[in-house]
Amino acid sequence: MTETVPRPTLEAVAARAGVSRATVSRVVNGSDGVREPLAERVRRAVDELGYVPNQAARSLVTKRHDAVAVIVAEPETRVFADPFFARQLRGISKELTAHDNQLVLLLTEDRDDHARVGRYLAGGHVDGALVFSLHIDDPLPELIQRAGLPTVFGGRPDWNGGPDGVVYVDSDNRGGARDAVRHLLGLGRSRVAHITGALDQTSAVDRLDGFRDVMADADPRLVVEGDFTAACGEWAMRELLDRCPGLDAVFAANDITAAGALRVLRERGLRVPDDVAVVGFDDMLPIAEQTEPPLTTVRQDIEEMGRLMARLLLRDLDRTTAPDESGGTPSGVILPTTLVRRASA
Amino acid sequence: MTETVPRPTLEAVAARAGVSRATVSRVVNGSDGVREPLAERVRRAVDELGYVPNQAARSLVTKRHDAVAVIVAEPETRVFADPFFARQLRGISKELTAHDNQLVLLLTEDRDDHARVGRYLAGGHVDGALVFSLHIDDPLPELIQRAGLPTVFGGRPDWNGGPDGVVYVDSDNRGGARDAVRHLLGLGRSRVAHITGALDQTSAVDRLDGFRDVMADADPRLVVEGDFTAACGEWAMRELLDRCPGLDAVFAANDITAAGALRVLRERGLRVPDDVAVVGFDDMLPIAEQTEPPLTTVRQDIEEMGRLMARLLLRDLDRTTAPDESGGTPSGVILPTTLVRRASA
DNA sequence: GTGAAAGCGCTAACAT
DNA sequence: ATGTTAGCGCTTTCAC
Repeated sequence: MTETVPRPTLEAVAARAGVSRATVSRVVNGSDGVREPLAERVRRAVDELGYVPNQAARSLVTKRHDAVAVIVAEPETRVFADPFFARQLRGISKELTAHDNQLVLLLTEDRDDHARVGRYLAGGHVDGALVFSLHIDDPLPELIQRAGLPTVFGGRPDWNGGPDGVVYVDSDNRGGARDAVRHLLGLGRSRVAHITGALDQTSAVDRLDGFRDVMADADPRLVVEGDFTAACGEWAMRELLDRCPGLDAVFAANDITAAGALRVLRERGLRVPDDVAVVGFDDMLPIAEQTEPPLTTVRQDIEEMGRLMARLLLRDLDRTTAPDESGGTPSGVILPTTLVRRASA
Repeated sequence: MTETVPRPTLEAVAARAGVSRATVSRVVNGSDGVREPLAERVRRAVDELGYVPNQAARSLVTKRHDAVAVIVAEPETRVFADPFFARQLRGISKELTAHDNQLVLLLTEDRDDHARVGRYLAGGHVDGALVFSLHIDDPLPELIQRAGLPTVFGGRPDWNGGPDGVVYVDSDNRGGARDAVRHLLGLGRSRVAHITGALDQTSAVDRLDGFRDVMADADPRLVVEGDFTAACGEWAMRELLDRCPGLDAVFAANDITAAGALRVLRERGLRVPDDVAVVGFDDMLPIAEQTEPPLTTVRQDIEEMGRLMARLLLRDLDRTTAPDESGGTPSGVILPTTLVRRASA
C-alpha cells in the first residue's frame, strides 16, 4: 500500500529538460525571465515526470508555509450543537483554497490544549491564525498574540487588555437586536422581554445592549439571563411568564433559546404570535424553519464571516515586509444582519 | 506585529549546552543513548532558549509530516445542516492531538476541488488521509487510492471497483434500522412504513436493508424514497398517508426527516404515538429532543467514529515498513447503535 | 556514548 | 536570460 515511489525532484526535471535547477524553479514558481521555448520544455518535463514541489524543502528556505491555523475554542459543547462551525469553516476553506493556502484545524477544550496550541503556533508551522474566541477572559488571544503571528478573530474579542489594532470580524449583533425589538414594537407590542445569551460572550452582551438601546426604560424584570441553550429558553420563559404575565413579545438571544421558549408558551396555552410574538437570532435553518410556528429571526451571514476573516488574514500576510503598520487595516469589520420574517412575529 | 525574532536552531542549543548538534537531536527526539548528565544539560538549554524544532527541516529528512488530511466531500449542503461534521471532527482531532499529529482540513465541493485534493495528496504534505465519502460513485476514493496514501474511510464506501482491503469505520446502520423496526413491532404496530434517506449514500441503503430484514413481506407502498431532508420528510409522509391511510408507524431514515413527518402527522390531526408511532435515526440532539413529541431514535456514536478512524490510520502509519500487508487490519469496523426511547414511539 | 559530516529538495543571491 | 553556488535546520550514518 505504501509503496515507495520516490517522487521526482527539481534536479530530475532539470536533467530531463536539459536546464539548471534554478531555471526549473523559476518556471515552477511563475517568475518571469525565462524565455518561452525553454519554459515550455521545462513545463513538459514537469508533467511528464509528474513533478510536484516538495513543500518541506520549500518552506525551509522561504519560511512561508502557505498554511493558516484555525483555532476553535469549545469549552462548552455548544459549538457542536449547531451548524455554525461548519458554515464558518466552509467560508474560510473556500477563501484559503482560492489562495492555495492550507487549513490546519486546532480544536481546544481545556487549558492543556491552550499550551499545546501556543507551542504549535510558536513552532512556526503556519503563517497566521484565525481564532474563534468564544469567551470573555479566554487566555487564548493573549497566547496567540504572544506567538507573534498575524491573527484575525471571529467575533469581537473582549480585548480589555489593550486597545491595539486587533483585527476581527463580527456580525452586527447590536444592530440586529435593535431591528428585532423594533420589529416587535412595530407589531404593536409594548411589553417586550429578552432572554439573553451567555453573557461571557460578547455576542450575547451586544445583543442585550441592542435590546436596551430600544427598550431603555423597560421593566428590568423583562430581562432574564440565559446561556443560549434550549433548556434555558424553557426555564427563562417560565420565569418571565411568572414575573410578568402581561408580556406580549419575547426577543431570544438565539434560535435554540427561542425554540425552548416557544415550547413553554404552547404548554401554557399561549398562542404565538397572537398572544406572544417571538423573535430569535441566527436563522439557524434546521431550527428556525421547523419550530411551531416557524421562527422570525435575525440572520447573520456566517459563511461570509469566515470568508472575510480569511481574506483579511491573507491580505495581512501578503504585505510581507509590513510597509505601514496600522495603515488601512480596519481593526474590526462588522457584517450586517437581516431580519427574516416567518410566522412567530 | 510580525517582528522577526529568528527562532533558535539546533545549532544554538548545541552551542549553549556545549555539545554537538547530533546530541541535541538525540535528546530532543527521545532516542536513548545519551547519558544523563549531558541530556540534562541539553534539556536545560532547550528551554532556556525556548527551542522548538523546525518541522519543515525535519520533514525534509524524515519524510514524515505528522499531519493527516481530513477530506470532507459536501456536494450537498447537508453536511452543513447538521452537527455531525463537527462531532466527527472533534473525535478525530482528539485522537490526532494525542499523537502529536496535525489535522489538515480539505473541504471539497465540485470536481475542480477533486483535482486539487488529488494534487495535494500526491504532493506529500501529509502522511495519510481520513475521508468522508458521502456518495456512491464519488470519484474521490479512487483519486485517493491512486495517491497511494494510507487512508481510512468514514462510512462504508461503495467500493464496487475492488474488494481490496479498504479500511473504513461505519455505524451499524442496518442493525440499527432493524432495532428501530422491531421496537415498533414490539409496540404492537403492524403497518410500519419507511421513509428512506438519499439512496446514493450507503447509510441510506443499509437502513433500508435493515427495514426490509424485519419487514420482508411488507406492502411495497409502505416504503417511500426520501433524501434525508425535512422537506422530503413532509412530502413523503403525505404520500404515505395517501397511499396507506391505515399505517400505524413510521421509521424515518434520520431525525430531520422524522421531524418533517411529525409535522405532517400533526397537521393531519393524527396523534403521535397513539395513532402513528415514529422512530428516527441519528439522535441529533437539537432536533430529536425538541420535536413535538420528542423523538425516539437510533443513536450512533459519531464522535467515537471519528476517533476510531484516526486511531486506525495512525496505527497504519506506525507500521512504517509494513511488516505484514493485510495482516490483522480489519477492512471494516462497524460501531454499534443504540435505541433511545423518547415519546414518539 | 558522542561528534563530524553528508545530505534531504529547494530558493535566492550572485555570476556569467 | 540562464547557470552556479551557498545555505535553510534537521537527521543519520559513520567514525572515534
